[in-house]
Amino acid sequence: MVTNPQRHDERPSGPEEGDLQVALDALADPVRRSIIRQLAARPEWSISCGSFDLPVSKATSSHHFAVLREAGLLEQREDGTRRFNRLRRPEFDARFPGLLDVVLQDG
Amino acid sequence: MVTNPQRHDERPSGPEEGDLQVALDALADPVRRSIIRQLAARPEWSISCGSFDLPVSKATSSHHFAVLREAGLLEQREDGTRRFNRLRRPEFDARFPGLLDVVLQDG
DNA sequence: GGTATTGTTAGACGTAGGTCGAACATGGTA
DNA sequence: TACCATGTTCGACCTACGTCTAACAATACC
Repeated sequence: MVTNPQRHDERPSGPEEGDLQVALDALADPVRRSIIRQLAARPEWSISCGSFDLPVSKATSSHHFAVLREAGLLEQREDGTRRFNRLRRPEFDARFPGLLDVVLQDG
Repeated sequence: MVTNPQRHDERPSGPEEGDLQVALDALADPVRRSIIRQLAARPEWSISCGSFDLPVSKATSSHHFAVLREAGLLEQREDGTRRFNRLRRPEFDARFPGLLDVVLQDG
């Protein structure tokens, strides 16, 4: 793994600002790929973080959501105590054509 | 990173036997991506391991070549004390379409 | 106010893996 | 034979990061 020299904003930064290292690191984890696949299988903004089927604690989940956010793969919207999610598919595809497809087709 | 449940042969196994986890782990390292890019920029079987421009020791290089081999990205052929290399591009593209292109276009 | 739900943060822990030097193996060459 | 070039393997070290529990924050609901 690699120390990433790029800054990681809290705000969802566009994938156009993310680099390949960050993207690959994000996609190299099976839990995060599971999140992405569950996200792609449902309408946008339809799933809150807690309603994903994941084999880890909610603290670990929160960590993975943050990594996906910072890689430009995920956008979150707050609604009360919940955060609803959207896969930033077109933005990510524009930056790394074909990369997300590989992950989604493999699932 | 993830403990890979798949067996890793010494002989170059076809990418069709490799899984996505192994492929992404292999591509997530910058030294290995550098190897892949240098390989793609020259004719097949034209570069021996020692003639790559890499910022690591030869022991570390040997490790990275093994990882690429086991991920189905690299094929090696012995000639005397040297090992000449070939990027298994068509095989890997057939297994994971678009994945290698992302890495090569980014460089 | 009090409680429940949802998610983040802090701190600690364990492990996978990237790194190195040194030793070793093998084949070419003087 | 001796020597050199090329790669691998071994053992050790170190760091990044995935993981957890516990505590905290914020909102919803009674």
